[in-house]
Amino acid sequence: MSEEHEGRLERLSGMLKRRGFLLPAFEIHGGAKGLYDFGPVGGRMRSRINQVWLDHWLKLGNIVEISSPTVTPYSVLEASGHVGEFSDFMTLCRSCEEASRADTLLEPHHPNPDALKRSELQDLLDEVNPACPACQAKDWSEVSAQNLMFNTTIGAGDSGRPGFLRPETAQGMFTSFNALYRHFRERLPFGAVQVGKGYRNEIAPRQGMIRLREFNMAELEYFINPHTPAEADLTPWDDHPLTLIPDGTSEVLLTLSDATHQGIIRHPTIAQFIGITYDFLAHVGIDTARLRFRQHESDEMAHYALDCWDAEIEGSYGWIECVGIAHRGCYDLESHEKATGKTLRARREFDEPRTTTIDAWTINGATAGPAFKAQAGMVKQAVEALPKETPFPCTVSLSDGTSVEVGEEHVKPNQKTIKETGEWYIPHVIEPAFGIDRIIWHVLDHSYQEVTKNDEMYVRMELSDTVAPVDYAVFPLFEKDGMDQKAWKLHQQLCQTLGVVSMYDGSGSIGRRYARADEIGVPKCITIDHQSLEDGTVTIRDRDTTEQVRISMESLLQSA
RNA sequence: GCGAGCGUAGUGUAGUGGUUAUCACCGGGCGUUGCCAACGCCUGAACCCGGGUUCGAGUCCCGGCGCUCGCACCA
Repeated sequence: MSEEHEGRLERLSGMLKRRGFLLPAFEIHGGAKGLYDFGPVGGRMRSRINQVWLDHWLKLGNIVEISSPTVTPYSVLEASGHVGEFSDFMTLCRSCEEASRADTLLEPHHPNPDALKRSELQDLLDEVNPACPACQAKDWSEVSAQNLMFNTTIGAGDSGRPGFLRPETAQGMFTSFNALYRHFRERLPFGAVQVGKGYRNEIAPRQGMIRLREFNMAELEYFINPHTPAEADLTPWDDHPLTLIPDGTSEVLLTLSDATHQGIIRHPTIAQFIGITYDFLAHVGIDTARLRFRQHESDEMAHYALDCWDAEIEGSYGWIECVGIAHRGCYDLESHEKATGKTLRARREFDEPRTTTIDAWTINGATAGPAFKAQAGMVKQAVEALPKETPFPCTVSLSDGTSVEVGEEHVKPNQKTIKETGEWYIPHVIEPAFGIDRIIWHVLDHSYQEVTKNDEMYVRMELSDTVAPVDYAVFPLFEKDGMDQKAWKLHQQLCQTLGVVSMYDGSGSIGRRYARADEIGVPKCITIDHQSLEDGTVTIRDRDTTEQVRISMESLLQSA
C-alpha cells in the first residue's frame, strides 16, 4: 500500500468519524475493540442498504423474510457444528508462555488433528510432546478450548441453560424449515432471508469495519430439490462477463452462462446468485471494476460443501471477502434432524409409483408373542428375512446372537404389495451470505472522492441515490427576509414525504453548506433565494455536476 | 495471544520535567454578503484511564484500555 493510499485511508476514516458515518462505539468509556456505531449519517445508510438487499432477493418471488433471536440455545449450535467448528484448542508453553493451537502443533503427527476432540488432542499432545515453535521447550499446559462464540446463560440461577449469541443468522432459517415449507404450500424451490446481527468473539479484531465482534449480516437460505434438473435463467447477465477466479487458477473474464456450461460454476443456481449479487453490489455503489468472484479450492471448502464462491471487493485493505455463496448440500437440515429426531424434509412424487412385492413369511403375533416374549421383535425381523421356501420348524439366529426354534404355528405367509408414490427427501441448500458492514465500508471507500477545487482538496461522497443517507439538503440563501421560514417549511414538507430524508442547514456561507452536503453525499441541494419569495421557485443543485436548475416547489414536492 | 510503535479540542497536529498547553481547519453567535469551504468581531472545545517518581508530569516509570503494524488466528 502506497503512502498516498495510507493517507487517503486516514483522511477517509477521519471524515467518517467527524461527519457521523462510523464511530468507535462506547468511546467515552475507553472504547471497545471490534464494536462500531453507525452515527447520525451512517445509521440511515445502513438501513437503506439493508432495504436494497431485501428488495433484490424478494424479486425472485419465492422468498420470505423472517427474523429469529440472536440468543440461541447451546444445542442448536452444537447441532450445526459451531460448538466444534468455532473452537480453537489452545495450549500454553510453560517455558515461554507462547500460546499455540494444539492441532497445529500436532499436524505432523496426525492426518487431520483439526477433527479431534479435546481429550484426543490432549492424549496425542502428551504422547508426542512436540517442541515449542518459539523456544523449543517441551512443557505444555492443559489443552483448553477457546470458543469464538459469545457465551451466555438463558434464564437465571439453577434454571438457566447455556447458550450463545448467534455467529450467523442461518440457523434460524434451518430450524424454521417446517414453517417455511408449509407457508410455500410444500413446493420447492423457496428461500428465506434474514437481515440482522451476528456475533463472533474474535481473538484479534482488526482493520476497522472488516473484522468486527458484532456485525450486520444478511443471509438467504434457498432450498432446492436435488432430484429435479437444476436450471436458472442466466441470460440477464449475458452482456457483461464477470471476473472469475476458478478453483486454483487465475482470473478469467466469462459470462455466467459460459462459466456454467464449461462446468466451472457447478450449479446454475449458484451462477444466478452470483449474478444477483453482482447486480446488488453495483446498485449500492460498488465499483464493479474492483469486484471479483473467487471459487474456494476444494481443501478450503467445508467438507459438506459442493461449491463455494466468494465475492471479493478491492479497497483500502486489499481484496476482502464480502459475500460467500455456498452450495451446502443437505448438511444443515440433516444435522438438525439427527440432533432433534424431528423431520426436516420435503415430499417428492415419483414419475411412476414404485411397487414392491413381498411374498414370504412373517410371524403370527397371537402365537409368537407369548412364545418368544421380549425376543418376538427380533424373531419377526429374522423370519421376514427368510426365503419363501423355508421349511418350518426351523432354527433362526437372532440379532442378539442367540438362536430360537420357530415352529409352523408361529408363522404365517406374508404376501403384500407396497406401492410408493413418492418419498421424503432432505432438500439441498444454496446460501448467499453477505457481510453488510464490509459492503458498507467498500461503498464508502469507492464513493469517497478527493478532487481539487480552487487549488484545495475538496471531498465529495459520490453515493448512489438509493443509499445516500440524506436525499435533499435545504438551504435559505440567507436566514432573513422570510427565506429561513420558507426553507424550513419546505424541509418539513419533504420530510413528510414517505421515504424521503431532508436536512436543513442555515449556518455559514452558501458555499460552505454545499461543501458540507457534498461531504456526506447529499445528491441534491435546494436553495431558497429572493426569487423563491416572489414566485415559489427554488434552485436545485446536482452534487456531481454542481449544475443548478430552477423549478417550482410544487413540482419538486410532487416528484420527491 | 506475543512483539514493536502510538494515544493532546469534533478533525489533523505542536509541545527541553517549570507561565494561562500551540496552530489550522471545525462548531456556535452577531454583522456583512444575490449561489459553491469569502470576510470581520465574539465565542466553544483536548493532554485515554489509574498508580508511581518529583517541589512540580502532556512530557519520566509501572499497570490497564484503545489504535496501527508484524507474527499467530479468523473469514
